[in-house]
Amino acid sequence: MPGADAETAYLRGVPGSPQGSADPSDGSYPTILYLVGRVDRVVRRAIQDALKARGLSVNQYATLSVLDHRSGLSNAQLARRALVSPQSMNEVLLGLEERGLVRRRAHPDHGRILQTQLTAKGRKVLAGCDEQVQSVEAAMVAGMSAAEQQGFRDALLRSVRALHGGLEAD
Amino acid sequence: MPGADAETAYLRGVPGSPQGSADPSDGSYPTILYLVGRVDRVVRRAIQDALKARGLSVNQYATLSVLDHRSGLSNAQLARRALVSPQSMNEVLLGLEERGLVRRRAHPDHGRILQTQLTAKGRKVLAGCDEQVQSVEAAMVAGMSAAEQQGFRDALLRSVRALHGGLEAD
DNA sequence: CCAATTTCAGAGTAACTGATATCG
DNA sequence: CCGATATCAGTTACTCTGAAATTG
Repeated sequence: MPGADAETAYLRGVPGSPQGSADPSDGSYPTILYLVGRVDRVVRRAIQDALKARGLSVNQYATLSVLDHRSGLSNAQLARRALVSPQSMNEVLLGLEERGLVRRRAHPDHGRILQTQLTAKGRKVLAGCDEQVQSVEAAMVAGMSAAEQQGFRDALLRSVRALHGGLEAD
Repeated sequence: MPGADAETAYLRGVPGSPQGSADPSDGSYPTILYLVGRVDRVVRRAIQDALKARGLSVNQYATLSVLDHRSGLSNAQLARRALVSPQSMNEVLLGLEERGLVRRRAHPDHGRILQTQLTAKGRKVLAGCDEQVQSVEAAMVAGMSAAEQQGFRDALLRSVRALHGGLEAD
């Protein structure tokens, strides 16, 4: 297979100024943008497989995880945090509510708003998922020192802030 | 806005109460896995907006970009690279072919395989998109030193390799 | 016969926009 | 009336599984 060597070659950042089209960047092809997308795909797949046994989607798990740290958020708030439409988030919450993992109650001072909280069952399921997911993260950063991991985290955090106002908007 | 404070008051949700559930991890909530997903969402949104005027989806752009560096890949090869099914990639290629951005021709030594190449028009469109997309990357890493950017890139690359056992041999 | 590739057909998921109703 | 929220309805986009045909 003649393709194998060439494939890994440019992934390391072959200098070669390929194809007539103006080489945009500095010559190292896999741009950070490209790598972010690729890592996300691999991560999502890994999490999806780890969560398959418990019947939770990646979005459902992520929502449970957010609620565990910020209980009482409304559907609209959760949607903004996840950068999805309120309708999409509402679907996720309906699925979680059906399974008894979250509970939604009217805000005491604002009848229209529904505050979402984890149920005991939700916390229990989440704890089990966290174990699985953290093993994925552990595998991903296994070869990195503590300092490298912190640098990685910082870079990701700064990337979000640079492109999007901030992480804790709402 | 009179009463702005009152309005935003409930938006902050339940005040303190760091949730009864003991934080399972070390306390730094946004895990790297979580941040990767968040950065990807922000990036995809930014790229999507940047490409909207040219009528290309993120997947279509990514595929064009790969083909620019590795001309002549087959549909199956592209699918493995992008971690999607051959059917999904075929749809992307059909869209690109309809718009005259790529051309598919039978492999000289293997009649069944269709090799995909960028057309002149495809290269032109891609070049325009690259400009837009690179401005997104530039904005994202604006506050990082060259060394930090390289460290970021390395961390992403190592993450893919750790979880996926290397980048697609094909 | 077997393995890889391509592609047609159908299904499912997830996201969106639009519209409606409620509440402050 | 306006702004924010929630939600019903319809639609689009994406990805998958299954199956069939072709080629080496």
